[in-house]
Amino acid sequence: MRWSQTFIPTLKEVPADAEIVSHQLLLRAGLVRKLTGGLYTFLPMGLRALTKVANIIREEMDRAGAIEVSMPLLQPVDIWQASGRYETMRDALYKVKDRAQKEWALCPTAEEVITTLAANELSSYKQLPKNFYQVGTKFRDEIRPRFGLMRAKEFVMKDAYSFDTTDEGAMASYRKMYDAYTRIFARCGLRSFAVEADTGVIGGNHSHEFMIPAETGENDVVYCEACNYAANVEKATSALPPTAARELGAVVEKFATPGVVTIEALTKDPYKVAANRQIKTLVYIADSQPVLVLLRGDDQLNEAKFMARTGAVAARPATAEEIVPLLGARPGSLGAVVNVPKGVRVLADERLRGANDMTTGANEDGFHFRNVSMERDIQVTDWFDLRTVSAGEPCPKCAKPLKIRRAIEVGHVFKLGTKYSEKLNATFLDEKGQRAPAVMGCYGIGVTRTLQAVIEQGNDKDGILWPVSVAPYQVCLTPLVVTPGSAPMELAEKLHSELTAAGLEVILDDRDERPGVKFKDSELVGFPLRVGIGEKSLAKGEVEFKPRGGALEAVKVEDIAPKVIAWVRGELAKLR
RNA sequence: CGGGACGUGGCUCAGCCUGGUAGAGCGCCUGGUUUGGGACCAGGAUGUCGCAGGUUCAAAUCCUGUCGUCCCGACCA
Repeated sequence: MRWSQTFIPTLKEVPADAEIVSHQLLLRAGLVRKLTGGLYTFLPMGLRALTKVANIIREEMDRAGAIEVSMPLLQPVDIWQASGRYETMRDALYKVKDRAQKEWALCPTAEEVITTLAANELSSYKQLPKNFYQVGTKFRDEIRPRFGLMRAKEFVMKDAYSFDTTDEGAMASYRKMYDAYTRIFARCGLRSFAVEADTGVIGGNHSHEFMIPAETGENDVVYCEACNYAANVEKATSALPPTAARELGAVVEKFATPGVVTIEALTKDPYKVAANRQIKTLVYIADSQPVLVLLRGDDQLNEAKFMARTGAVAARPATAEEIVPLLGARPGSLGAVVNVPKGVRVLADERLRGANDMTTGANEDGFHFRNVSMERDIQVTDWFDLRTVSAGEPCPKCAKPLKIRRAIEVGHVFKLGTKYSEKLNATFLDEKGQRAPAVMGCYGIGVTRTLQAVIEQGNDKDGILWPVSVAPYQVCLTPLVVTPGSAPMELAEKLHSELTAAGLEVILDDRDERPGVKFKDSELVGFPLRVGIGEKSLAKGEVEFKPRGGALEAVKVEDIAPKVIAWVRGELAKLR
């Protein structure tokens, strides 16, 4: 390919819209252009890199025994109603109406479609297991599109769905995908790691997310360097002991705390109640029902855990206007000792189990209770792990201190069980002629997000540092004189056909630009290898061999082609 | 949706506070000089200052509304 023939609109300045490096480079290197928030046009270089990622995924999915299909992007809403996700996906689901005012959904993911297919086509254990995958556009009505391709309204996803006859079979399918994912990200040149994850609205009971460590990531990951425990904060636990029991005061005692509405204020004079001796009482509205949540004063509620434990579809903190008629006091004086209306669930965090000598709100503005015992004085409906883990707490597996870091989620594997197969009738007949729902798994990779993660992880002050496996072109030939018939141009053209014939992907910068411009552009776009051909070095029978991010090397003209070929193949081999 | 910031040529921004009818750099076009790290000189094109109201003799500038973008939070590949 000739540079002048393709389209690589590079930008010298950082676009005002882009905050994080990968987003800036996506724009500056001419890989994509924004149509509007969350919607991007892929330009030739971006498309090539994206296709490379997609093809690596295809190869590994195929290797793992999955089979590629392509499902409709426009889906009937009735299957969404049948699965129950028409409700749970809610606003994230794009809906469109046709001329008859009938409603359709734009595919955000395809469990419903594939399960419908399975229901119709997979009827015998002899046909299982099967794992279907596709690579294609997905739509989500994101509340806030962000960071370029990282969180877009429309994005490319690889989604796969496995159907097994047994739970063990499903676990094996899961494991295969887990291993395939590990290979996929390694081949994309990414340092990735898997973490235990919350399953969210997709459902299921076993799940890992694949993470790329990056400060700009949207996830907090808790991990242990000693034993490899790693989990999304939404899921992470720690081995902190429950609150120590103390000698219990005689009875619950009410005391005045005028103006005290925070845990912090109660720790100060004249009260001096340590935060870890307070019970924090939160009121949430979960699926329209008020729920009290009790945590230790120094703990934070983990909303993901709250959602998971309660099975709520939607939850939010209650407003003061909702709380006052419910408990008789304003936030800051709430508690669960008295005045808890019948039927209102009281959820307590495990860390409060057995706690006594605690202080909590009296459900009366300006008053608190002391000498409170969880067991004796509070009617707890359910005990759950609801707190958010912080760095330094003991690892749940080996008790060494946990760490927390930010990361980008690029893939997610779920064991779904029979949630969808039951609702959408994806059953099969087993060896004994018994009908049973298929045991499913689903597996996603954000292809566009992975592409951006590659850039986020591989860049320097000059531009992108592509791994050869993902680079839009592997080699950039840079003749410094482009006059037809000139020695540099002739050699560049000869090398172009020679390298291309050897299966390499080569771009020839035939633009009549000054050397500085061509060098800067090739580094910005990030081609892994540049071969510089100038008249001076050519006079000595040499050309320049310059790996991106590496040192420049003078190479004899007759040696350059084999050297380039060997280099590219060598780099590629490292990523297998 | 809540909180914050910002909308001025293709891009990055100044001008706004203190109203007087729009500027710079980059990019683009023409000619010339250059030619190993984002060249130089000369000339040129490109703006209903996001949009709609209002105040005023006069609005990019002040006021109101609205739309859009970006950042923080809820959502997720």
